[in-house]
Amino acid sequence: MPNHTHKPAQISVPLPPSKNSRKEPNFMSEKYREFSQLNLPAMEQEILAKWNESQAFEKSVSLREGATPFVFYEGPPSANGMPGIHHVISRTLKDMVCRYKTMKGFQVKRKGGWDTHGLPIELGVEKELGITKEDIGVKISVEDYNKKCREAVLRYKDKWDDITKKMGYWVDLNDPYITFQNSYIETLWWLLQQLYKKGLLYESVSIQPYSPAAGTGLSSHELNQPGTYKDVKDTSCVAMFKALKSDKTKFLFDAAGNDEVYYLAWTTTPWTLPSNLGLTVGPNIDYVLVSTFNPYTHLPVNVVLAKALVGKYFKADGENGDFAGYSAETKLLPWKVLTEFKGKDIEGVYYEQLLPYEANSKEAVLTITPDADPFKVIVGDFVTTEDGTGIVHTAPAFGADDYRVGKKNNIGILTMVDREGKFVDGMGEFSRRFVKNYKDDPAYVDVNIDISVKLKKENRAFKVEKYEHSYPHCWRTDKPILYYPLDAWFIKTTAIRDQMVALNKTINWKPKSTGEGRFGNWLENMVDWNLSRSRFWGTALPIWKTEDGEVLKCIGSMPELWEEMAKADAALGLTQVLDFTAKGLDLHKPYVDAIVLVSEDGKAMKRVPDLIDVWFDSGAMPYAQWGLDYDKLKAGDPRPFKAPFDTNYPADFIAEGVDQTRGWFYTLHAIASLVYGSVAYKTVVSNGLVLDKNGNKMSKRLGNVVDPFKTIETFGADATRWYLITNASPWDNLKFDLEGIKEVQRKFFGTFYNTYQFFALYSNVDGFAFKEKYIPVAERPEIDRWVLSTLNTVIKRAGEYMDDYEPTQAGRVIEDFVDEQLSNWYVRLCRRRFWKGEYEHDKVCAYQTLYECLETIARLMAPISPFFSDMVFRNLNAVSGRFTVESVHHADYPVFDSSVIDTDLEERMKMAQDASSLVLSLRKKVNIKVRQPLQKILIPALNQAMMVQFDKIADLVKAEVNVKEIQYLTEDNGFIRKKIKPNFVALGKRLGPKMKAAAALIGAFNQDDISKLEKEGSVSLEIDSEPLILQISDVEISSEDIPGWMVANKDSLTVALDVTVSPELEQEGNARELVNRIQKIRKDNGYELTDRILVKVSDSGALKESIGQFNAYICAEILADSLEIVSELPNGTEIEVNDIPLKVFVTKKA
RNA sequence: AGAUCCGUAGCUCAGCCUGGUUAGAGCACUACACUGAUAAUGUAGGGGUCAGCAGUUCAAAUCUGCUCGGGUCUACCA
Repeated sequence: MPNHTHKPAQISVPLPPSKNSRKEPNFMSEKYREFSQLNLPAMEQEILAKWNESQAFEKSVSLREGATPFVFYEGPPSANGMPGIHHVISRTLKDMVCRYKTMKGFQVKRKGGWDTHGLPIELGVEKELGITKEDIGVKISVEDYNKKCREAVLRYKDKWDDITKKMGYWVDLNDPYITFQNSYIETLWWLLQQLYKKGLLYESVSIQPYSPAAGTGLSSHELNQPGTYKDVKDTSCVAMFKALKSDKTKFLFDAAGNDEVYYLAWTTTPWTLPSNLGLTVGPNIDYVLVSTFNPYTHLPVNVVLAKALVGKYFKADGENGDFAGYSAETKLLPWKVLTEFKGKDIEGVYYEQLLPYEANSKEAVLTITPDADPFKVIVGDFVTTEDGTGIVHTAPAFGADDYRVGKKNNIGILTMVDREGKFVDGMGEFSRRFVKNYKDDPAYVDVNIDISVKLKKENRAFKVEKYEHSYPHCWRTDKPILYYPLDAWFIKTTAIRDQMVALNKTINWKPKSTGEGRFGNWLENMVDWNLSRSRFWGTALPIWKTEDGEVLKCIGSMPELWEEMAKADAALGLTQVLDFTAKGLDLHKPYVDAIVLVSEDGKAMKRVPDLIDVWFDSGAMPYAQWGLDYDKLKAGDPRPFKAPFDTNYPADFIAEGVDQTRGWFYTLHAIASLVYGSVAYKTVVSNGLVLDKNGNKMSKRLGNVVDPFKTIETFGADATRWYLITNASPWDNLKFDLEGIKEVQRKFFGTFYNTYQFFALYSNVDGFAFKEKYIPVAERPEIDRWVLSTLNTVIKRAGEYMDDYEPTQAGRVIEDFVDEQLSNWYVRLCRRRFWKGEYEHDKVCAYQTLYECLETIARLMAPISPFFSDMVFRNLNAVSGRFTVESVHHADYPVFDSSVIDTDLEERMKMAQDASSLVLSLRKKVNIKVRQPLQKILIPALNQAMMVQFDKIADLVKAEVNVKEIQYLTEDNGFIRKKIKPNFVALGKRLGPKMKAAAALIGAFNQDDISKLEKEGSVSLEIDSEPLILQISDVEISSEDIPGWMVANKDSLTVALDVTVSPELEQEGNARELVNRIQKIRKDNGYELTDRILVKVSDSGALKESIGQFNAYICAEILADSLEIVSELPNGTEIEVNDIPLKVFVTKKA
């Protein structure tokens, strides 16, 4: 966050330890709360109630009043559908970042919002009413229809509010922005007016997907409904366009011996051929003129096509074949290349129209586009040599590329097909025939075949075949769509493409590749934004036009509209309703359509009927969520939005799914760039999809959707959130598996819970409330210093990861600490410290250390799992009162203390862990249980430093693995045998190709060579008669196995274990075993931890000595006041100690 | 078709940026152990041609290219 070089508000530093004068907050309690079991969902309910009571969310914002804002924008969901699990992941991300930044001292306001316009809502209403688009305004009035839509948009708002609450998403839903509100729409109008004034809003014909069967244009959204693209077989045709001779084409005719020359062009839609007006070639593509025969008419022909595609039409064997002997029966077509040239060489040359009729004559073209210059060869960059012939048949009306290149080259436009999908009159035998079977006519004859046959007969087809490709179909009628020219309003985004690209480079994308790749490429290839939608429920385009289309007005606010209406009333003698809002009307259809304005010269103006793309709604939320400020507007403020806007723009952070890359991320970026030349957001996290556990997309159809309510009710929001965050990076697709949540619940929350329970249990016994002075870390035992060092390393790393928007890494660091370090090492090793001995220095150290770990972990994990962390924090703080704030979410994020981090200590503890694990594995191999003490282990000490390090943790290891002593093997005592291995990283860089020889040489070192190297620090060798000075750092030295010992090793650490059990050791083992049995009896009898007992044991020869010798030890362990051996014990419990049967009798001391 | 992400143990993922010689965790499975955190824990074991092919290199899970498979977005373009 380079932009935040400020001082965060410090409001929640721990209080100075114990002062009697301190006033205790009302949440204080005597004892740490203990639980009977871990029930996350129930616990969350409880915390939710607390949050609710104390307005915890509101407080988390108000407590940071005056701090630097961290600006977050909520992408508005549509409450028209049920929330799904994929919403939970992006909202977890959003919530986590906002909570984290709050804990970091920023003030993070989160205004919620609802997306309320658009096709999905309309389609839902249509379905509900059982009508289609055509019925609107006929069977139901537009007014009633829109009323229905308005009711439908917030249909599932309750469900959304519910999931928001239950998942712990803190967002302000009391005052959300709603896109259908007048003030919201008004702001959009103002923005559109800005664009209009800049000349960036224009009307034009565009080629759009159109469904003749349904008689309507289709939005890209509709085109992306599942199943719209189908593989179909269409008749494709390579047509022959006859070249006309001119100065520029003379070389072709010369090469062809003045015979006819044809340009070959391929199409999968022969019905577009009558609308052909040009042929597009690639300027730098190589073309050839080939002499051959027409395979249908067998007439000799000369054809032009891309050189790269010759092989597609001609067999290599036929090159320079037998022209003279060619007949209709000849299978192999002879051919030869006459000449070769570039596409640009024939730019602008004319050809003969392929299928001339009355309706598509040149005169007809000139009537539509008076100065058009059709039937010529033009160049275009989009031409490839992957399909077809490298020459593109260009019918501007039926393809977006065609339209663009056609317009640029002024070849006119012909639309020989009407909106029902049939040929217009004046098309000879094809007039009024449907270009595809739109009417389910069983007698339908494919007009594409007829056109192809006609071309074949006329020597104008070179190849006709079925071609399989995927083609879009209307999702409603299942009929193929066609691309058709329709009027539409556009935003000229292409005018500021460079700026948008440059601004994008300043945005921090997570992951980076989405910003550079998917989004970056999209910007590079951007086309103008088609705003028009011919629907009913949406933001109306605020443009009024005179009947003749000469004068236009773009309205930018409600006051402006009232003013213009008043003018019109005066000029035209109307009585329009001026104040909509007072009369309960709104800025939707049909009301806005009824408004008449007036031009300067007194002509009536009506609104153009278009609505705008809903994506404009959401992209404009940075401005429209606040609405227009009329005072600022009057004063001509370039940013006339209500107050919080100034400190809330642009956003520091937004997050949504990758599917929004070309959606919300784009429209936010486009509008900010267009209107203010600014970014709308500084950091954007695009999370991946949530798939089912098999990697399939979740869909209602497949029935594999995960119900977020059920998930949270069953496993808890925290476990779900933790799983979502730590399982995979947010931008990777997530294979959602409930088993994964269970694992998180057990492994992470279960472990943390156990650790807390352990702490609470003993603290409550000892009355630890952190009232003692904070013991300086340096004065605590090694293991305490170690766990605090590790904790601070974790704080450091977790914070860095969070700052870098890498929550997965942060979560894993925390998880690993809780499980591996805190629970399975610190607590395990320190258990005795909590229940043995008096309440003095060492015990207080242990309590303070464990307390600090728990409290810190709670704060570290709070952004990810807000409930459990708050529960732990509150329970700890209730007794200690270290924080004045009541919730973890009002506390500060932990800050690491580098003075506590001791890397040497962490390293040697790692060594202790490894050594213990090795010894335990050795014990396992020879089947000697840990309770049986063993005499010693041997550690080969490779050098003095290692010995010093190990010595400091020797006691820990001894206790952990139950051995009496550790002995080091050094060169001095002659036991150690070392082995040597080259350090490939260091040596490889220096030696390169000689590495292999060096490895062989080093491998051949004997003990003397190794000790010489160690003693002198380097030795000189010779490789390929070149000298090499081998440094000690160029090799890795470890110890070899020790003959006659049980040995295990890991990396450079080797451990040997003395497995002889002497009689003394065996007795001690027996004593320990007895302790274990009696402890079990204590527990079975249900004694309290602190109960004292009396023990009698039946006389057993085998154990007598052991009991005698270790009597004091045993009594201390089992809290017994006496341990007696008696000869008769009729009521005793029968037990076995290492296969020795005996009876014991345990009673509680009164 | 283009862009992009992904492919490592039965499953979920590290490691890849910055190449280095036994490829790691966790879950699951099996066996054993531990036992005043106990519906917890430890140890061990099996299980991998690191999707495939080719290249660069002394050395490739790691870098490059291609192929295959999966996801998403964009497009459907003759």
